[in-house]
Amino acid sequence: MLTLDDVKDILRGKEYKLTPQRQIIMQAFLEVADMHLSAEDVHNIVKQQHTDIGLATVYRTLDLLAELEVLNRLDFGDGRSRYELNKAGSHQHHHLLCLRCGSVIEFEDDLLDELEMVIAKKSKFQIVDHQLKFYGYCNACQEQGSDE
Amino acid sequence: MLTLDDVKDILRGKEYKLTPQRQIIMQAFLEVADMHLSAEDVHNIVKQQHTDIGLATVYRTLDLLAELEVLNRLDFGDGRSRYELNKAGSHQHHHLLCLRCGSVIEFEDDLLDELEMVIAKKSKFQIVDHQLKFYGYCNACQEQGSDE
DNA sequence: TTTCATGCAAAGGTTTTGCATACGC
DNA sequence: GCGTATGCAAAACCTTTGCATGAAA
Repeated sequence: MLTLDDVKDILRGKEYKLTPQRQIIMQAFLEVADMHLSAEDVHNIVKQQHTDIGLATVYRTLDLLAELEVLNRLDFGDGRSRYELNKAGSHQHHHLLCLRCGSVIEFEDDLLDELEMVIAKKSKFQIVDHQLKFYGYCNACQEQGSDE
Repeated sequence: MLTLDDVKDILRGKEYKLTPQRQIIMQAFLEVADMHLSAEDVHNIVKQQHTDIGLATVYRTLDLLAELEVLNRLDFGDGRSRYELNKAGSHQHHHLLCLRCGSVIEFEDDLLDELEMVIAKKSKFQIVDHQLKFYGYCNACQEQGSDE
């Protein structure tokens, strides 16, 4: 599991400066590990500790951390980027998006490895990453019926 | 394969009007069937036949045609929506996005059906759609080596 | 003639950028 | 002290919306 010290080492190793803003932003992700935070979400969280942090700094930091593969950039199709911790060593996971309540459920899975190999062979495409989203109805929303 | 007449019937059947703008936009997709067009792409194409067509009309028509499932709305992560013909009856396909040259390759596949069933069973999520993108390097870019 | 669609321009929302200042190293 | 990072505001970008006009049915 990734710690704040790991991130500090990563930043130092690449000659990036370890600013309080970067630390606080990183902490936000470590404390709400399972969330999918937008830039605005992050800004709202970190403003509590560092009142005058700029939204632009949040955007720049999220870009940087995604570049360093500390965070994953996600796109749930709601017009803004979202970010999650890139838990090194964990299994790959996909996202189930409920079309009714908007909840996002994570689903652990390795079955895509097989599909990647099939594609690589058939299409000669060298795959380095993928993103898979399922749209449907979560358990709770199915039970509520289709009205309302 | 979908024709312009099919689309006309679909529009009439739902009490939508068959305007020249809607026809011309639809024609653009029928003539460049394998492309993934953004709203601006479509606007540039249709302006040639109908010089004063507004960009807002293009957006509204693309929304409508996606709603009617005549088009699929795609998101390649480049900050704009893209659209393709929804070829009824064809196999589902996914997109391979080259990280170097930006080309988009389509890949036909049924293997995801199995994965959907596994997920439905494990998570009790009722899946109605999915989107799968692979990022990597296309054959041509692999051959060019990793420099430049 | 009634209703819906269009074009234009303005507004909306997210993200990026320019620049002077501040700060990590 | 040097060079990068920050905050602020403005700009950029895609998309949506309001409204008067125009056209389909």
